[in-house]
Amino acid sequence: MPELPEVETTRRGIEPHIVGRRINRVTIRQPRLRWPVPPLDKLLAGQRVKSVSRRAKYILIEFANGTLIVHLGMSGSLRIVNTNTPSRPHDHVELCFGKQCLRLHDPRRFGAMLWTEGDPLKHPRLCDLGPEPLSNAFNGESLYRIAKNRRAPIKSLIMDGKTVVGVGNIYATEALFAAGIHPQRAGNRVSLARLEILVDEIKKVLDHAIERGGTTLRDFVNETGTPGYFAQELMVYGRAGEPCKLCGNQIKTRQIGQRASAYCSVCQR
DNA sequence: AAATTCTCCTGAAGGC
DNA sequence: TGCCTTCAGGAGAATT
Repeated sequence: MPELPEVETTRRGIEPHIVGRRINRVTIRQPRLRWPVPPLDKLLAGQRVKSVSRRAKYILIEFANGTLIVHLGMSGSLRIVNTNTPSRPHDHVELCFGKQCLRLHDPRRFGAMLWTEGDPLKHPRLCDLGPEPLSNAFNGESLYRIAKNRRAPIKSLIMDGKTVVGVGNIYATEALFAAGIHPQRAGNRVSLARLEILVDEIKKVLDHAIERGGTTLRDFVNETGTPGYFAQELMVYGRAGEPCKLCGNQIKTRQIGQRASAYCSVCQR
């Protein structure tokens, strides 16, 4: 599932192929995504892409008359393909620029395409989001200010977009392991010093995955793509029942906030 | 206000 | 081999 590193890698991958280019056709095969897809064929006719940016896991494609906001949900992907490439099932929307198209493929349709004519950062979906995880605005003290008054599990807090954006289940799980913090520990029972370590580990794991994405997802033209992380690098995520790579104890799993959460009860307290 | 539960959807995995 | 059931998962919405 696309987490922030995959979204950033996607943004970097498509940007050079579409910035400055003019749309000559839009095809909507399936308008029923998370929310109905707006009439992009009319909105984008003849429009030129001004920029491709990102906020949280949203990709923002800017035009002179507004901004297309794209979210990949958990099974979505954007690819640059030749116009004559046959569409596959679940290729829901495509923006064509002459001989090339930007295609949204999303089997589970948890993704979204939204349109706004104002400042995209003021859009209802974006205006209440917390800080970017890799920015200085997200630090030990900012996390402490939130966590110190909350009894919810620390894992739920760091996965809450109002605390910090872009930390999905995989990276939350891995960062908590790296920081030695039990995912279910109440927010108000984690010291500032430990939160500083946690923030550090979150940034590290995201940075590393973006770096990976840059090398493994380099080609966005006619490529299937690989995720920004590798199964053999995961310390705990998806390893329930297997031995901890640090202490050998069996990795456990439980539901925290409706999400599978793997952890080592020896290494994480 | 905070915490919890529900919801969308389909591919993959497990059971028999 | 194949059919049927179960379930994960991002994040907004609804509910407690």
